[in-house]
Amino acid sequence: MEFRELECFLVLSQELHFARTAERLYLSPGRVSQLMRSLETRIGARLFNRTSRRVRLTPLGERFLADLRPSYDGLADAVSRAKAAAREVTGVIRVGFLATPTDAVTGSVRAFERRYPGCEVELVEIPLSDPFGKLRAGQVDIAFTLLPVDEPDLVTGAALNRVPYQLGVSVRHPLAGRASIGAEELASVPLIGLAGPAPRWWRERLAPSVTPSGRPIPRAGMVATTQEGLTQVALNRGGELLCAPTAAYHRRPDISFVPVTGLPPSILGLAWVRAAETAAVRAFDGAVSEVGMRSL
Amino acid sequence: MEFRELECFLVLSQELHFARTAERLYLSPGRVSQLMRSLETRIGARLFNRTSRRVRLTPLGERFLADLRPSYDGLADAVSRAKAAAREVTGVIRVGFLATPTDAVTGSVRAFERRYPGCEVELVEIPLSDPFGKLRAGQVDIAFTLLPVDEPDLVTGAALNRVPYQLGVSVRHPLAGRASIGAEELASVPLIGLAGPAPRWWRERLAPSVTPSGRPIPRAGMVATTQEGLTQVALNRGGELLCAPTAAYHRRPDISFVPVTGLPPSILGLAWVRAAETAAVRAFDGAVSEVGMRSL
DNA sequence: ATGTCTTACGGAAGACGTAATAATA
DNA sequence: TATTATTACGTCTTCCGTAAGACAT
Repeated sequence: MEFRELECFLVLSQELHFARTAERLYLSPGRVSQLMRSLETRIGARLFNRTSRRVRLTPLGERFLADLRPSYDGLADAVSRAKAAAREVTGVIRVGFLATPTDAVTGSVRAFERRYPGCEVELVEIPLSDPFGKLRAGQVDIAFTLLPVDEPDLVTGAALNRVPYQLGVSVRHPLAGRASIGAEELASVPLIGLAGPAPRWWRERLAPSVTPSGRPIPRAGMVATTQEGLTQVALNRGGELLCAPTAAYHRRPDISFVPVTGLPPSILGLAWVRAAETAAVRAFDGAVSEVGMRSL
Repeated sequence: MEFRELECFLVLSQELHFARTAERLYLSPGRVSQLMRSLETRIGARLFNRTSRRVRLTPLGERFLADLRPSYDGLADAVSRAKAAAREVTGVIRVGFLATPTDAVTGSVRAFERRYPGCEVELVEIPLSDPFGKLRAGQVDIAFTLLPVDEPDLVTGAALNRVPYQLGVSVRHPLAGRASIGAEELASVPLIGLAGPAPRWWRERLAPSVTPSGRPIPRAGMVATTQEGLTQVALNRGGELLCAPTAAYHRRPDISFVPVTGLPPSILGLAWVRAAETAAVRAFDGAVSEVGMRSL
């Protein structure tokens, strides 16, 4: 059963003219002739009575046409419907957020839900220590993360904000009262390290081991989550770098957050697995992108 | 819409295993992977969630499958039905006979009708002067003729008999009383010629212009049909060669038929247009062939 | 470590166009 | 004679297998 032949048969049975059929199918008349010959051989009988002047369906051709047409249309429709469904944004989209549901996150989700009422958002927390695991495991469809991300199997999308870092320290720490500190001063504060399967560059970005100019920063233990880290901070075991909105979210009396100058800003954005990109993922990125445009 | 991809999708959605799918389709697993990737790109979304250990349909894949299956089966069935119909022997077959409906012809038709009661035979006379015109014009589906026939667009089938020629002459002709005559003696009898669109070799076979050894045979006028020829014979304008059964059929008091020795026998057989071969034509040839086998 | 899906690459089948040919009205 | 279907032949796409790679269990 050769599809091209069937397609050609259906067109020729409408046109009853090889040249016009060829035109409609973007073929040469000779090719149409070949295809019909081939189909007739396959079927085992003539489907058209043709001279160089007239083309007519044989009785068998008539029956075959009537038999074939509905199924052919059904097939084409099934493919069209699947394409449409693939473009459709419905069902549930599972969105990962990085440790802390800041306003940027909740605002993005609200914007998406307003724009696509047919699609429900399921928010899933992603630990700092493993920012891409749930993406790759298919447990979330798209995730908020810190840009840039350079993993070959991931794509990054909209960037939502560019915000400064703050250093969380115990209120009893000498820096607790400062209005701000420079990045180079981090060399004097042991930072809480990040454990887990996150790639090296990710761990280095959240808890750098050197200042921008290269001075080593001491390390104070390893934690897997923001809450664990803050607990260590409250116990005055070290400092922890958080972006400003996250710091604001976690404000508490026993911790003081001091703005840090001289560090590249923290960029919140979206990432997803390239091979698992769906219409909903594209739509979420698109909706978030629009919000980001306005807020930047 | 690529057919191979759809076919592969349907099999893979049953097997949920690339290697087994490849086996069923006589393909390599790699090719199956390519095809599915291509289909998913075409649709715009994943149809299977797969790792190297597990293959499962996505929700979209499930819907696509349910949507596609009936139309695909319908298509396959339509082709099957057409193939079956092409093999079927029903309706009307138009059979041409050459000038004279001898017993070989009527016997063949009866044999075919007995064997294929669903197919009606319509007998059409074909003039000696144009043995292939009605075949080529599509006015008959198959025709009795004299073998061998060497026309590029025609096929020959069963040979029914091999019979000697007889020379029809007026009862007043000197040869009228003879028990038989040799082929060389034709040089002394003007033969009635054959007019019309028949090829040269055909006219030469029915009214040769030379004896087997090469002696010229005089010509006595031109006619288009057997009856016209016999009229000329009765008027003693010349002789006419007929095969024995035809001579017997046309026995009349004013004409004497004298067996001719030394000529290759007349062979009655079937011919049809190669491009217009149908199941009925094949069946007719087959049925006649069986009769011929018994009678030879 | 093994079974399974995916990717890269090269060879071969066949899809297609061009142009000459045959046939009809 | 003009129009149209068919055939022959060369080119080029793409189909497909092989084999190596990546990944999950």
